Amino acid sequence: MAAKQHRMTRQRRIILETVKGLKTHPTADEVFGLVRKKLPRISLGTVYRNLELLTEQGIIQKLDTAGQQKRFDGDISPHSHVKCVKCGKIDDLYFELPKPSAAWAGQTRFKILEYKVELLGICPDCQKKMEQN
Amino acid sequence: MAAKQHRMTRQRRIILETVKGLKTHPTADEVFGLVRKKLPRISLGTVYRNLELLTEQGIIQKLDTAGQQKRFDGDISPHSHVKCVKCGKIDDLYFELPKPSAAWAGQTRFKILEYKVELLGICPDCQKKMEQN
DNA sequence: CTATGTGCAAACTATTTGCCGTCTG
DNA sequence: CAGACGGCAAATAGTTTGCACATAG
Repeated sequence: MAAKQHRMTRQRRIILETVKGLKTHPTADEVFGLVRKKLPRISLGTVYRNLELLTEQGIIQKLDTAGQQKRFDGDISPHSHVKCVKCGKIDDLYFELPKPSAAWAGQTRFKILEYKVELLGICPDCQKKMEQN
Repeated sequence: MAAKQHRMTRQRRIILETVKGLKTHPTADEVFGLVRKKLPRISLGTVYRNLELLTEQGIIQKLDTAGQQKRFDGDISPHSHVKCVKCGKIDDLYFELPKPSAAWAGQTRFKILEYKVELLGICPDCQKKMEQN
């Protein structure tokens, strides 16, 4: 039952600093690209392993907003996200969540753990692209 | 600009009937398995192509609730979903969405198209499995 | 010291696509 | 009978993993 001992390796520290230092919501590949500037020999596998580990530890979060690539967020304070339906980019929204209603839970035999508001939209860049047509 | 002409092939019809006939939210692979009972020679590629096409036409919907496999839903009436965090299974919830607040949109330059409530939970089967430990 | 972590490459999973023969409208 | 479609297999994209060596504590 003893929690596994984790070491703060150079790779792990830099991955963490990188994700925490971003205002964006990078994919594993984007993190890889940035971290490689400081550690040219790091491997993509290491990035994946560490993003996963840091997520398990609750130090960063993995966004569950589908798409083909997963995105990560260094900001673990409670907030919601809007996702661009065109390019998948994500923006933050901070607001009080509407109260969950007991009526919701009554409809399902699932045990509800948490809920959040998911928004879909179009980011400024993609809006521009659309106007140009 | 002319919309492409789509044909109702046997494959497309059976895929559609299958998805519409289910109360579940099948993955492409599950649809493939079911359809193959009626059309043993159908290919997985065809299933993917048709699920995509039917989704574009708005006849079925593709669920955006992350995970590794995408799920489809023959029910296109407005409703929300709970996803099991253990096995990815999905259940339906029908309720009035809380009104979007103007304050939300003011925080982002994204143009908001739609929003929905996403719930996470544990399905009855997984609850059982957990009790057995 | 020693178990955890890394780099590398291969494996895997889900999905997409090119090609060419088939079939719908 | 033309163009949309399907079967097949190969290609792709994203992520995971086995292994042997490196290194944090």
